[in-house]
Amino acid sequence: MGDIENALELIKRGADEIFSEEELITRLKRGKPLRVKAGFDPTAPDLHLGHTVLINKLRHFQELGHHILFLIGDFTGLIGDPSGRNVTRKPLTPDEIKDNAKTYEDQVFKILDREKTEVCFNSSWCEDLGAAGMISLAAKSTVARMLERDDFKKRYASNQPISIHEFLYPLMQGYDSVAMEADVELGGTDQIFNLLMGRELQKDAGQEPQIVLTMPLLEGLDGVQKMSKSYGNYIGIDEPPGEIFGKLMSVSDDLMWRYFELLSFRPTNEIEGLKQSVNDGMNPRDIKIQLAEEIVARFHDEKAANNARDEFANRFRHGQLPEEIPEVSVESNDGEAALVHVLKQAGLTSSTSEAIRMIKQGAVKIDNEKVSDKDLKLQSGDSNIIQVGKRKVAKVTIK
RNA sequence: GGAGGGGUACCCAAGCGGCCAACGGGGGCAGACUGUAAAUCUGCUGGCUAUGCCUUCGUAGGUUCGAAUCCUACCCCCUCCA
Repeated sequence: MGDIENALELIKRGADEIFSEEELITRLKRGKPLRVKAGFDPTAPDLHLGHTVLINKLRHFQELGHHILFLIGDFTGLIGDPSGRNVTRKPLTPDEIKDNAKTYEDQVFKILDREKTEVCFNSSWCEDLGAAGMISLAAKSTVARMLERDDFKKRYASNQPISIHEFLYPLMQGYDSVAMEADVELGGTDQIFNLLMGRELQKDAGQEPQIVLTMPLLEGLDGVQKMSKSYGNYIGIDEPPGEIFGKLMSVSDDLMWRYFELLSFRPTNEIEGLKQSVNDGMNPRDIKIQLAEEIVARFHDEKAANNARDEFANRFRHGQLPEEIPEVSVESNDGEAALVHVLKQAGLTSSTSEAIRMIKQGAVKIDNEKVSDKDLKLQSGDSNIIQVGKRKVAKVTIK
């Protein structure tokens, strides 16, 4: 009995809702490992911290000895999940899906135990379904039901197009649960409709309906929209240590606590302790550093985390240059090269027009001296540290 | 199938013959302030061999000295009717 209480506490940590907790308890009591499903569409070639909220939860189940089914939606990726979208998703090409799926598989095992995880691809049963199967699946729901969904309702109300195939997505996701005989399915709060569809279809297929557990959506770096590749507000788990560290440090103090709640493996009471110390006057920055270290260490290692921390302090707190500065050489023209062209060729700006703008705005420094002359020429043989803004630096040699 | 409305830059959205590389907002970038915080303020936000030139307002043509703006055809979206 105590075991189940402990298990439940871990399962519920950070969770948004469970449909329903009673059913979950009943099933836990049977003592059989549960089949726990979470699906990911290979829409982006790499995972970001937002995805890991769900994967962390899978890990919890894994720690409790349950059977993890990591589903890669290579078939549903062809449809594109309409959840929370106000426009139709661009469908992926089969090649993109294949590439993305591969990277997913590699990255997810930074959190999950590879030995204890079953990776599934929904194309393996969806393709067998065929047109006839699709139609009978489509018959199991109604247009009115679909239009109850907030995202569809909004699009419909604001005269935005909704394609028929978008209606198929929740059905396919539900069908996955049937095919996989899932006991539990995890998803973001925006997935509720899709997740519940699984219950409907399982009941229809004579299975015991899955328990649905939703996790909150992690806000992205902007603190407003959910973390997503398409919004460009994400931290990829494959990014270099310095990037992950820096991005986490740029998060607002409020958002930091959200990240602690959903990303940290620290026990809840420890996090409460950190909050208390900020209330007692500790600089929130120093707490944020601890979070950044934990996350970097998870996806790289302890050493990388320490390096990232030191580098960060030197570079931004003490205004030093980064330890490793990329070296670039640029061809001169008759012994000289215009700075604006050098900036572009060195990749410090994306165009010469942008280079002119940056100089005008005082963002460009050569050997730590601000440049204000946009017509400045560099001489052949010059070798200088050139900075554009705070983040872009290169050692540029003029040939 | 019929009638009407609409497609403008990363997103939203003005413009409806020259003053339009295109108002405004969002986002992004840069500067100031800082903790690379956040918030705030300021500026910028098509490209180039650069005081000029080239490309861009769904697509392709046409009218005009001149078109995002007018005309024609086509493509796409929405609404109402069937």
